[in-house]
Amino acid sequence: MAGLSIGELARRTGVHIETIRYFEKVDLLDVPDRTEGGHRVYAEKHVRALSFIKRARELGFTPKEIRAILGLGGPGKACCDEVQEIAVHHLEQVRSKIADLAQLERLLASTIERCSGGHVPDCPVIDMLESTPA
Amino acid sequence: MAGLSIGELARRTGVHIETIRYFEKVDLLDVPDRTEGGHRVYAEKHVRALSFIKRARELGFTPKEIRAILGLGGPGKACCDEVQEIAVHHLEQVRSKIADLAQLERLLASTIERCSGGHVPDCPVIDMLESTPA
DNA sequence: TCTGACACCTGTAGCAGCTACAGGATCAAG
DNA sequence: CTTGATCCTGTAGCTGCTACAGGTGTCAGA
Repeated sequence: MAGLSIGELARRTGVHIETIRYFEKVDLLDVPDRTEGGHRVYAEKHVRALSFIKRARELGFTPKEIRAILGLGGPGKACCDEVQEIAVHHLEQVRSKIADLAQLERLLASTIERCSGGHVPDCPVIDMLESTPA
Repeated sequence: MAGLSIGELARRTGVHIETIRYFEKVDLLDVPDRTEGGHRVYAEKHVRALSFIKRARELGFTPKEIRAILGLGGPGKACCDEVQEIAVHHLEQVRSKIADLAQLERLLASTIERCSGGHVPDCPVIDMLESTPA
């Protein structure tokens, strides 16, 4: 129980080996110990950190945001105003994206509805694409 | 009125010069005529096509989808079942993305709400990030 | 102890979809 | 004819990985 190889870490967390090495390179993941031969040896904290990173990525946090959160003490340490701030900012972006997509959804749906679907020279979809944005 | 330079086309459409050349390279935009010295000379059809491409990109159509639509005759030609099909497929993707984001929005919002905001060791945001996904 | 299979190492190149140079040629106005 | 803006090609950069190539390390069985 002296530590995990990169392959075991990958299997445990579901993160590709190359991606783990990439995270290390871009300073998202702490550098692990090495064997005499140079193989990486990971501890439990790496499993936690990597799971944290993975989860945050799934939730759409950018690497920059993740680094910011990790830099504030990382998982399991302390909650600060800054963590909340990042999350709030992220939430705002999510909401704005939802609004954009909802508008697009309405435009697309109403356009398609008007579509006859045959081989006619008048196409609402094409019209929509040719018209200038609102 | 013999044609536009790439710079004029860029100004008219609001698309960067480099991006115009890039669109040409990846076969989104027809190759234009050239002057004797090798400068590109664009016609009105390029203005229409480029505006079309720009608009479609703004609406979130992928280059692949745009190519597919343009390949079907392009703007101002004919509407086909295929155009509708592409639009419907795109709409489905938009809706699925909205659903994903809405779920994330709820999770983020409810998490942040529980946040005290102080320097306390218990942080709902961190907890959320550490917990395994649903 | 040796061997073979596997895991691991570094480094580099690729993907999309642009953007941004460098270094040189061309164009249009004065 | 000169000047300065514009244009040309080609290459490298960006993000967030992914996928090699070609070379070691590790470890179990014989």
